[in-house]
Amino acid sequence: MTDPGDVAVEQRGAPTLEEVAKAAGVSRSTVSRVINDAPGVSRRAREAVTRAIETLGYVPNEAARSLVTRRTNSIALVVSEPGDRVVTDPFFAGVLRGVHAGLSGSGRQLVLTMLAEDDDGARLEKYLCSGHVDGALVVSMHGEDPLPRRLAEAGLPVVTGGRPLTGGVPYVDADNFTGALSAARHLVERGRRRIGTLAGPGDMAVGIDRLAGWRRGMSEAGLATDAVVHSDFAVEAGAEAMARLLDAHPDVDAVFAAADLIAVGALRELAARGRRVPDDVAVVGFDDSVLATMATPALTTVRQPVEELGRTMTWRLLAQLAGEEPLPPSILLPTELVVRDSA
Amino acid sequence: MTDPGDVAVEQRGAPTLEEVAKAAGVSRSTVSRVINDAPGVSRRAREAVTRAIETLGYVPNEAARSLVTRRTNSIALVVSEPGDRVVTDPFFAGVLRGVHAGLSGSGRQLVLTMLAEDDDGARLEKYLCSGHVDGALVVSMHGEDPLPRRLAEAGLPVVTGGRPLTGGVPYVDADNFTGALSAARHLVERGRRRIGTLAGPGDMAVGIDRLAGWRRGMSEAGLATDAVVHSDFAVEAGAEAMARLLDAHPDVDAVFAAADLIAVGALRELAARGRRVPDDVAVVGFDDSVLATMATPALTTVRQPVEELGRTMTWRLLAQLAGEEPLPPSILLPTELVVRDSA
DNA sequence: CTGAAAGCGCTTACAG
DNA sequence: CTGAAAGCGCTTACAG
Repeated sequence: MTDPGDVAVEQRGAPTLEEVAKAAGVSRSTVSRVINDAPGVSRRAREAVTRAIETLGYVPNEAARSLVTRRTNSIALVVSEPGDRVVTDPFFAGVLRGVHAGLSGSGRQLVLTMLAEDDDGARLEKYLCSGHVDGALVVSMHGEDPLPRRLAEAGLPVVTGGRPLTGGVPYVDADNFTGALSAARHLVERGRRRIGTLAGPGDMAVGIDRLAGWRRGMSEAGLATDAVVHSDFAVEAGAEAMARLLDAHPDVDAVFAAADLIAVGALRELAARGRRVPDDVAVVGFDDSVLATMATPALTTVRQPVEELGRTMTWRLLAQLAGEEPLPPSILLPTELVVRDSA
Repeated sequence: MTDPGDVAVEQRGAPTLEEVAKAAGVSRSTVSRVINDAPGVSRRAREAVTRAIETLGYVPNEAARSLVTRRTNSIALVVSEPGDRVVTDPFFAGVLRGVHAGLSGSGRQLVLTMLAEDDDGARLEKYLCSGHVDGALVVSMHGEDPLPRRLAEAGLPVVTGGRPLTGGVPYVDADNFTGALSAARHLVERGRRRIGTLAGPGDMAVGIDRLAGWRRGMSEAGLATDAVVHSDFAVEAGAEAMARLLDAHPDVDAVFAAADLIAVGALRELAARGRRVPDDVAVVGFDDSVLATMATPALTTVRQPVEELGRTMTWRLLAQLAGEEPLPPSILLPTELVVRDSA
């Protein structure tokens, strides 16, 4: 019969360093040195310890080790968003792939933490600050998330995926400004003169930066920047935004959407109104998600290197943990225009 | 200038329980009792401690706590497969959602561990056995993975997602046998008499169980069980397997594929050969993945409750950690036939 | 090259 | 209700 509440079965009788020392006929210090590959151990002693470890099946207790070394050899990937919504997001999947790739070979483990539905982030913050991890990678989808900054202020090394609106934290982001600019320029080059944009939410860095890039593209071509409608990152929202844009500016001959999801919604609305794409209205999206190729017509869009984002975030954090310097406070990853049929 | 190699910035000067005790004018024992909601603390003392904790911004050091309590309040989700391949797998995404949901409110954190490409599992095993986690959920995609059993033998509470071929470990699985049986019966009811199967790999439990279910369906209807071809879980492999099946048994009027991926490949091969689906050959898949609705014709398939799988695994593990009993060694989740156009 | 000793920050009987 | 003391399993100066 199991002792209720006993969660420590695996430790019951697990050999300690002390027992290894006894079995090998040496001191704890020597065993510790062998385990940590420290210099200054005779071959004879090293072999005896190795044999004892083998025989006893000894595995060092990480809690004890961590208590004195102050390091855990794990880092957190923090998804500052209720987890159930995020997991199926291809953006998140790409970042996770990149983080995993970036971590492999570093000897560090990944702790994935997501907000629970009932959590305001306090529990998460406490967990992260209580010494469970050596550093945190924060991917936060929404606006002014206080978490990254609070973690950083608590002294935890943090790197954010995407520019944090609050600032004060090193981040890695896709070059949304330049990406949007290249989309705008592409439309201009194709001879479009009345170009609108379905911008993302105004309280998100991606929304702000992509809008700024579009605006810049318009000004440098001497075009108007008044045809702006904001939209959430969703197909339905994109369709509605497109409707509003057309109502306000019936003469638009091109649209830059701040996300493929929005662009797909726009395509739907344009089709519903009998506007041909790209003949009547050219459409450019952003992300180069799977949606882009599945859309009809196939979407011209700006590719952002999602996996590379995860990989670079990880590199940046590991470099910081290793004390490397100088280290760039922020890193922008290049985007790339992918021309298909819609523009 | 940062001290190279110093990864412990966050601990520098972090207040300890001792300092809280001093500030509150009580002993460490009392502070500990307050933190752990233990009974037997005067209101006066409790308030003083709470205030001190607030003022100092005290967060308990988990390593120290874990060292004495032998619990970490985190559990591992072990993907016993190189991580880069798995992350985008919708099966994995579903399980992760379920695990997250199952964990929420339990106060436990999730540690996601995946095999690195260069890893044979030894490092992973060591990590899991060194006291980083209280228990492990193992999702292993391939054949006779020794990991779950080894972890269990090392005393770590383990629950596997999918029946492990090696046995000896509690698991949660979809009822693949009954699911395949229902697919077979459906084909029989539709009047099919020459029914083949594109079975999964013979060294995977899902392959074995779904083949067994189909076989049972054939025998109870007095039909032949000779039209069997094995296939990997991939579209291309499914197409090839279908070709082999047709070459060997040109008279088949129905096929049960052990996965939607295989079924989609089969559809492609049937189309290439000019066989109409379902008129000439009916097709049933397994999984009810997004592919099923996207296929032409839409795939009749067996739905397995992926998210529920993750949720149930988590429940089973938490129950075990809590010492609840009796606990079923294994749990099968019901599957459901989803009838669409292909059969 | 090796070991005795102190200490990391907690929890937990135990005594009062 | 409260505190002094032991101890969890390691690492790390320090002395030899």
